[in-house]
Amino acid sequence: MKKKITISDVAREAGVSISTVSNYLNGREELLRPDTRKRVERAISDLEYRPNPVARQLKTGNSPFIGLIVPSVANPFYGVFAQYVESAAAELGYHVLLGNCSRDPGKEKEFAEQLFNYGVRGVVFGSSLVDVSYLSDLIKEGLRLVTFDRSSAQGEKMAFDAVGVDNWQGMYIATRHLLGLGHRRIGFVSGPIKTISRINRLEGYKKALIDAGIEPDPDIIWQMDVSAGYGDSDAIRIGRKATQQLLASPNPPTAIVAINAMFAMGVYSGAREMGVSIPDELSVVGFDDIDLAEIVNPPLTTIRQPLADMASKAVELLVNRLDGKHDGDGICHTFPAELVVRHSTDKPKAR
Amino acid sequence: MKKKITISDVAREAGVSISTVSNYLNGREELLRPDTRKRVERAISDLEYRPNPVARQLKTGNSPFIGLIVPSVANPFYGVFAQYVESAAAELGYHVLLGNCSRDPGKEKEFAEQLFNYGVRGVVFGSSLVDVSYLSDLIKEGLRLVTFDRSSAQGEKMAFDAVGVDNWQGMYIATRHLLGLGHRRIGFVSGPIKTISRINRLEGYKKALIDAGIEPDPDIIWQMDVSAGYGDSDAIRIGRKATQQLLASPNPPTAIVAINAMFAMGVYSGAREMGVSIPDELSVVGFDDIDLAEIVNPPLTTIRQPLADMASKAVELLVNRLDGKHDGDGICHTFPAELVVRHSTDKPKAR
DNA sequence: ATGAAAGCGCTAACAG
DNA sequence: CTGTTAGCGCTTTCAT
Repeated sequence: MKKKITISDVAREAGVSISTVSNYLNGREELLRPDTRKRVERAISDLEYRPNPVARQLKTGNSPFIGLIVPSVANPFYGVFAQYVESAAAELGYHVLLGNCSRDPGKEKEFAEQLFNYGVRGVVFGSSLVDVSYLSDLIKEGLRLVTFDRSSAQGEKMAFDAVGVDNWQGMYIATRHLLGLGHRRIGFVSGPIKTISRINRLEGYKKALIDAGIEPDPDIIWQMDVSAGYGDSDAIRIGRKATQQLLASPNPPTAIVAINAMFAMGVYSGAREMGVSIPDELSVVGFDDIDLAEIVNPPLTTIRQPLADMASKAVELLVNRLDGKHDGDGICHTFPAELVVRHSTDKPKAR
Repeated sequence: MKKKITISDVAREAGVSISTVSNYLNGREELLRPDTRKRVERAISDLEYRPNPVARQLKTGNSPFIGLIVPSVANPFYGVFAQYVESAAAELGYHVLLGNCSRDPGKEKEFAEQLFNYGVRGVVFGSSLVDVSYLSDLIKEGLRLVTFDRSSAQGEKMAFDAVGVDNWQGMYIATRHLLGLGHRRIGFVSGPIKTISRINRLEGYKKALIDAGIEPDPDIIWQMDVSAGYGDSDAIRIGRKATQQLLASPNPPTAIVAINAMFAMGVYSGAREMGVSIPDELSVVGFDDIDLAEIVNPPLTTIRQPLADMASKAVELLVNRLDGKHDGDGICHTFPAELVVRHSTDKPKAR
């Protein structure tokens, strides 16, 4: 276990002073005479010197890390997102510190605090509760953040940037797709609608219905009652139950739009147990085009978000803030959603 | 943006010296007279003081982080694993730094180096290439590591611990299950068999066959040729292609065991395209009981690994090393695999 | 029981 | 161009 070598070892080896080495290290190479530089370079590589980032951070206050808060990487949607964020950050010289916070504001705050404490100045906030005011203290102290999948609320004055897909439009075209196929009775299946993105999705669905002259029927808009918790692992179970109830009702829907792909899987499961076949007897469309959507039987018609682009934009906005390149009001980037038609949707069967 | 408050602010506020506060902070409270302690406590909470972990680390060399290297959290298997590691680590007071390294030794080494550089002394190695010698330099310098899903190779002397499931036994019972159902011609579908875990799985499969008096037939042991790359995202595609070829062969298998759940999904997909139904015309069993296995149609019969237990054991072993509680040869913990029978396996259809 | 002082490894004025 | 120096915030002997 060889001793850690430091900047002064390098200086000694190269026969220069510490600050000369430091200058070299910090891109002020022009300051060095060519031969001095050569010597420094040789010393560094001979000694296999690696600057200690901890010492550097203590001195400068700059951290090479940004934080990323997601509900759970066990959910592949966020796993994929995390990966995109990671590579976007890497390109800009940052590492990402990942925190799974289960959409729990307490955990999120605690994690953000720890990060801040550790010198991290920026975090990508991949959850989407309506209210992020519980973070305002940290923002005041200098934490920069950008939210993902949380478009701004009405007239809200934001001190942070946001990226997101156009949830409203996504659900609108999803519903229109079903309408276009001839469906008139279209159910909606969701967990608790507590996030702005979900609110917008519901609105898009309703508007499409209304535009088609159909009055949204609360009886077939199924949203889990709040008490049941937030877990994504529950999504399938809830979706299944919702579907069974919907299908067993007096006037069942011929199609269902699900708040996301996991719920869509729940719908599949519920339909299967009720013996109704997709898409012959029930059409379903999901949201979030995760790999799973393509694999299942039948492959799921769904709304796709340009995740990779969204991730790089999020990181870009954040880093701009960190670099002081942008300091004004929050800017909000909305990406278009896209309908991917596969085999879970078809014309309603004549009865 | 209020100024960061430091230990000396607290000392001043409490009217004591810096070292007294430090003593308090580091659990040497017995050294403080009760009233002094009270004053320090008050000062800390009044000022909302939080020690700066960077400074602390610079001084002590101890990092509150451990690393976790996985192929990709976009793969839900590793996403779930990462989550378990995270909570196990949290319980022991560590945070985890996650790196997606795509099973690329170069990336893995680079990431490990960066971590080490940053003062991280331990990493959980959730990939499983046969050869980890490219990390031996770091180990020599003091990096501790524990591997996941990489049982030791023959007689290998390890300087690190390992946890893993009994891959051999898992595939053995999976194959026996099929055999017990009456299958005699059982195919094997896998990507490149470059990892110890995969080698063991293949061996378990072969042994079960041999024990049943069947000679393994290379014609139906399908493993992707090496040149095609490592991506997990390719698993489905490869599995699909393999299945199509297998099914189109002169003497097709009546059952397939897949190297993991993703490949099993590929098998599903291939079978569907060939119009052969599961389990009526083809039985399939997978490995890794990810959520997906339960969702798909039909639900997948598969081998389950006790992931949560494995994750905590991995962290425990690592932390013991870090704390110097264990310093001998590598110890290798193998967990039993369990067969979960669902609906993708059935008796072979009489022809 | 408490305090003074010496760094951990590095950066950034400032002087020369 | 290069070197001296004063910290960043904290821990840890070593005195007192």
